[in-house]
Amino acid sequence: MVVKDQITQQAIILFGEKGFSETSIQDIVDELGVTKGTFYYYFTSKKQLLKDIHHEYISGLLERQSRIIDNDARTQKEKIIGIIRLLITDIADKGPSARVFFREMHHLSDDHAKNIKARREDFRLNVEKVLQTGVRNREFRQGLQVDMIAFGILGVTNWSYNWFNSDGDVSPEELSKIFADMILTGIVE
Amino acid sequence: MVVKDQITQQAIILFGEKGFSETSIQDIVDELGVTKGTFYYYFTSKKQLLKDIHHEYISGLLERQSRIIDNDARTQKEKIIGIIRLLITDIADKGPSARVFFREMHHLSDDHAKNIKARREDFRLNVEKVLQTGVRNREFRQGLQVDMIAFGILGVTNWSYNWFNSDGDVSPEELSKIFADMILTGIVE
Amino acid sequence: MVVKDQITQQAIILFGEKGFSETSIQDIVDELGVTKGTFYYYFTSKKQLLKDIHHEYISGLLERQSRIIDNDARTQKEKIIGIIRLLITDIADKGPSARVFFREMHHLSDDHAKNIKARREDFRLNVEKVLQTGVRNREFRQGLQVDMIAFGILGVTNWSYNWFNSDGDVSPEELSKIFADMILTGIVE
Amino acid sequence: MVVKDQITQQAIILFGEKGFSETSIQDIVDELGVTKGTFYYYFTSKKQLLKDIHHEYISGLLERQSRIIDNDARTQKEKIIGIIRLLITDIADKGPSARVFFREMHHLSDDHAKNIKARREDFRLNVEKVLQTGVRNREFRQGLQVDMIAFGILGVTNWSYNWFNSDGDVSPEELSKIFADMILTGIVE
DNA sequence: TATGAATGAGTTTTCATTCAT
DNA sequence: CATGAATGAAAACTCATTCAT
Repeated sequence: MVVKDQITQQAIILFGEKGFSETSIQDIVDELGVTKGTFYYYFTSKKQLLKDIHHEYISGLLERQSRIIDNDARTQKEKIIGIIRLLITDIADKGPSARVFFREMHHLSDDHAKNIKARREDFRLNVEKVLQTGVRNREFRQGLQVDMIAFGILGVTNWSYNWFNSDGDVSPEELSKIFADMILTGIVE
Repeated sequence: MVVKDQITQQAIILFGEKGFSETSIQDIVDELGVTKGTFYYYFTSKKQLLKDIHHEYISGLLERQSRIIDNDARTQKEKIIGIIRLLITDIADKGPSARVFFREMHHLSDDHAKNIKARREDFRLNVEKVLQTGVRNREFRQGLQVDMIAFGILGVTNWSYNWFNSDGDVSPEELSKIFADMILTGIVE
Repeated sequence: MVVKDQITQQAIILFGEKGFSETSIQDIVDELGVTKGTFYYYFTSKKQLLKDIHHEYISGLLERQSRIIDNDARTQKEKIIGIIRLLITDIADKGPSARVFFREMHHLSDDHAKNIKARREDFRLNVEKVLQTGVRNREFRQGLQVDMIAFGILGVTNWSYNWFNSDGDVSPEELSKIFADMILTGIVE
Repeated sequence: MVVKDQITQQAIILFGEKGFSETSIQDIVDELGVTKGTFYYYFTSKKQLLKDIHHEYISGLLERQSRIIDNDARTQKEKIIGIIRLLITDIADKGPSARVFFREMHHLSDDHAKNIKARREDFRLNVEKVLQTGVRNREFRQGLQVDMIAFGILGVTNWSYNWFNSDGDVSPEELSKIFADMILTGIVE
């Protein structure tokens, strides 16, 4: 069963580097010194492997998101900060996984996509709910269009898979703080 | 010469719908009732077509960005608002082009990518400069990490290619305003 | 277009010799000195080629059958003799085609099979109608179960693809006569 | 040892339904809840399994044929009737086996085919001998070309694996009678 | 007896690209 | 300008078979 995991890990790396379509099964197994047959012993298709990767990723995110949200000791503001940090550190830690997750979604077959899409929406709707609660209890500005703001927040964080390099000048923690500040209090004096 | 444009337009639509790798030259020419030979009369390769599309798109953005930035009558705040509106309306108006531009960049060959990447960075650095100027003249908060904020702003706008549907409840103009408000003044009361 | 025909002819030979599943596209094109790409330029799939072969074969049979049946100068007995000769000579002349037609039918995809099956039934029902008419006008025995007899006659003829060798002692004409005699007048003294 | 039989039975069913090439070892063992390893414990190869099936089938036929033929109380006419009934009821009773036997013979490897073919010929030659004896003792028409007639009789019966459904209007017994009548006395008034 | 992991040789199919006309 | 024919390299996937345990 360890081989299956190795294949998955290698696939994540290669999908992240070259993209899903540009990575062949041969590329993946060559790196591990096994054969294509072995791949198909563990996976029914290349798309199924992609689904597995997405599934794994979104599951992890949802679980950690719920740990943040379900903590009643936190204000809604703190929850938003937590979610921003969750996404940024995830992208920093598991760069390739994140790249696959955010960029290669459209290669999922319709069948597989349904489930994954639904859970990605869950994640977003959870953000929306936190915002909604925050508006109600006057943590956030009245009249906030929470659905669009949720998209905006996720844009800030998710986009970073495109460029963020955790070995650079700015640490994930610092970036999370910068983004949280921007979102919460804006940039004007 | 009109045929070349038709091919480009059709390619944008199909690349946008199905992705670059999933779209074959055959798919493109079938839709136009011409043959693959015709494609290769006008383009040297599939990748070159992609480059052309990217080139066209980023050129348009850069040109319009410079019209916003070079207008000395505007404050830096107004320039940021203008750039946000520029990106959002572009994504709304030319959905497929935008999808290709933001999603299929990594299919550019190294050679082609260099030029496009440089100009994408130019776009970002221009945003950074506006922010920098705004910090200096006290429109924006002191100590703002302008490079990261530029990435953040572009995240908010660019991510919308993933989800924004201009036929929905929110118009591009409204969305631009919502995002500009969030970025400039935040969401807390 | 000549190449397409060559491919079809070669396929018939090889399907006849080795069977459909045992014959690879590679086998077919190797024999002709072209490449697999060429095959897929002319055919959309291996199954489609099989369908084409079946289509061609049954069309030829049906056409010649109708020429026999529509000739009002003939008695029903003569028509039955004609159909027997039609099948036997066909199997003798186009051995491999016949083998493919009679043996490899179950490899047709459901979609393709429908049409072919319907036309094979047409052929059989035409035999049935001749028998029916012959019973009515007292050429054939009263009370004959014409549907079963039609199956019986076709069994006699079709089965010969399994063993008949037109280079042997018995010519197709002779065999047709032997079988017609057996079917029409039996074997008892 | 029961497992080996289960595998054989399941294989017959699947070979009958989908054909030999289209049925994988995996298909067979999946249905029984065992693994491919188990298959190779009992059989040395897929082809050997096919040979076993053919062997079993032809052995049964030959044995029952000899019981019919060796019974000196019967006329040759009665023997022919008996052989027709033998084949038809066999096809009716063991549909899938019969389908495999009559349709998938050409998948036997040369080595295996020799033995099976020889015994199939024995069956046919036995029919020929009955006919020959019948001609000699004037049960059958003088000058009958017994080799061809034997092929014809077997065509009538064997072909029925293609279409005969024992759940239909006509019972195996009835069909046997219809075919025997046709062969013995023909169809003309 | 039976399994589970792995293989390797093969299969069908796709498709960007070339080029003579 | 445009086509139709052909290619070749690579892709995903299949599956009978082996073998250590």
